[in-house]
Amino acid sequence: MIDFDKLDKTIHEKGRLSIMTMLASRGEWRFQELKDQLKMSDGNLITHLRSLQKASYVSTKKELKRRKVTKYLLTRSGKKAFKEYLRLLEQIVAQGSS
Amino acid sequence: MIDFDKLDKTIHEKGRLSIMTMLASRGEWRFQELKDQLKMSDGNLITHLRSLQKASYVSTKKELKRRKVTKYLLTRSGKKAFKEYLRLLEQIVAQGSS
DNA sequence: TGCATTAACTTTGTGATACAAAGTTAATGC
DNA sequence: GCATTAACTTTGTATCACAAAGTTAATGCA
Repeated sequence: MIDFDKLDKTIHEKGRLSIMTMLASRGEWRFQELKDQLKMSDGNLITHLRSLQKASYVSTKKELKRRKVTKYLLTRSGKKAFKEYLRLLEQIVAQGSS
Repeated sequence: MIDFDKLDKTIHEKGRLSIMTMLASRGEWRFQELKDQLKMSDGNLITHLRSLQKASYVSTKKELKRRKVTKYLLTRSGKKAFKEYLRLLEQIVAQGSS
């Protein structure tokens, strides 16, 4: 039996899962890009980003070009946690379709 | 980009996902079996089962053998919804590990 | 210089829901 | 008849998603 308790709750929420998947598929994303792609409100997006940061899964790079810009990216442990999360998804897929 | 909005919320919750996975892997499970395997409280388990039933994903068979026994199983649309859910998980896994 | 605009927030409120604990019902077996 | 068990229901709490509106600080233009 799969140990569902190991499904990382921080990642498992739909909104954060979508953020993590985006960050995993490409290095850096700006706040606006994430917002546009995911069609989340500012408040919702920043809250999810904050909880991912709190878990040390996501870090930021601030740039001051023309406009203030914040880029978000996965940390090393964020990548690791996501990888482990995917590993469990694979198990679920494998078991579910048996 | 994966459409995360299509991730069925009824299934996506950890507790219910574990129930659905069990039911998908074997036809019928008794309340007690589910409870033992998943280590949920009565109240928690029945609540999740109720919301799965409300979504028409799960149905029951009542038996009156020695003791009152209720068996839970996936409905046709439950199987379909779960399959679709797994399909999306696969996409996430594929995209996430790229 | 000041006003509009934009990015990236923060604050606040609401509603949903996970979850546990304790109580209920109805059947069985001694 | 009394303890036990399965399968619930009820109730309360605490968490959390989410949206809406307000805030701050920087830029660009008139």
